Amino acid sequence: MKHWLVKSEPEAYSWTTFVQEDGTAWTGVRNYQARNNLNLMQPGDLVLFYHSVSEKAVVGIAEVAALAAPDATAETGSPWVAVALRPVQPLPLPVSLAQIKADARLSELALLRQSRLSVLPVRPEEFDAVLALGTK
DNA sequence: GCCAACGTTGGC
DNA sequence: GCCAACGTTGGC
Repeated sequence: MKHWLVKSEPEAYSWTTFVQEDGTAWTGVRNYQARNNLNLMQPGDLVLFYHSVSEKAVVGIAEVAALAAPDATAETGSPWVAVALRPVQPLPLPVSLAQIKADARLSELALLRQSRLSVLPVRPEEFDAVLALGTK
């Protein structure tokens, strides 16, 4: 199983909305590297849900519910894809970017290296470290 | 509000 | 094909 992190500005689409809707198609990704990551996702992969900009914290865990398929919000024939995500559980404690930066286990987290990429891979041990911080 | 990073666009 | 200009993202 692979692990991932997706970002969303909470003002645009929040974890709360995601839970209320019981999941969503993760549409709107318009970056090739992010798209390549979407294409690598398998149903059951676990995904950290990160609130960028105003909150800057991992707030919950989602899972991939369906393989990448053409993004319905993009033009027909475009290369853009979306996966279906559904909520698994909120983190009891949001894990802030500051905490992530302060943790030696997370020093190589892709989020820190490529802060602008919206769909990022996460190593299993990194996923576990974030989970530990969020449930302590 | 500013700025660094970085992707895209368009002129040459 | 190169690169300057420009737009967007996201942290500070």
